[in-house]
Amino acid sequence: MTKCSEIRQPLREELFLPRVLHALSDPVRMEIVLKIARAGQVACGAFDIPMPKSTLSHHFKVLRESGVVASRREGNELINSLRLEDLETRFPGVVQAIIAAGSR
Amino acid sequence: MTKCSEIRQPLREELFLPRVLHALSDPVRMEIVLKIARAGQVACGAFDIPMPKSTLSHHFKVLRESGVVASRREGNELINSLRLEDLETRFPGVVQAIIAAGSR
DNA sequence: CGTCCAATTCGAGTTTTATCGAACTATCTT
DNA sequence: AAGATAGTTCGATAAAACTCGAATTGGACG
Repeated sequence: MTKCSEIRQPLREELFLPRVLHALSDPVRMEIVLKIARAGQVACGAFDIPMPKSTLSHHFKVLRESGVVASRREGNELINSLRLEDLETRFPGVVQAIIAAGSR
Repeated sequence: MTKCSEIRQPLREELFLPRVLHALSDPVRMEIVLKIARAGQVACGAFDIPMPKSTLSHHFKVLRESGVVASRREGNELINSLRLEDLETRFPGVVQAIIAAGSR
């Protein structure tokens, strides 16, 4: 039965700037975020980062719990996207500027 | 005579975005940065943060080493300022947006 | 059902970070 | 030179974070 996953992600009002910045302060996670930003939607498995899946999963967890990334199940993979609307509403310009700077 | 201090601070080209974000990901340091942003120049002693001086000093060190803050000696106190020019040059909009969001 | 596939969870090991008090350095003042 | 003030450095401790392999969950499909 498709029980909708309990991927806990903070509500928009719960977003906390230091937590978001911490999530983005790791180079691996920054790379993940940049790839999602470029592609729009990326499954967890689509990152060719030389690293065990458990470690990658940890980084996705941090990104999710900080509210940077939203993940939804589709078949048997997780599709990740950036929560740009929520982030821009709460912290206008911050994530956009970071992505732009990181992409240079 | 004011001997030029040996406070090591990274050159503009050495600024590293994840390091900057990490520096800003601590609530205490964020508070420090916001106060400097408001006042322009603030001595280390001017922060009424209920915390030992050694701990505060640690946070200033992190801010300095990440390149967020510049400190110069003036008499027997250290005056702190934000390295906005360098930061904006390397990471346009990032720190500005963070300060604006943090000030809300 | 059994198997494959995607991703998470668990447990452990290592590293980094935050915090604090005590001792120290540098500068100014008298 | 002595004392006061502003910050830093040191050493220790505790909490948090990153990494990894092994075991596990959830869904798709024959």
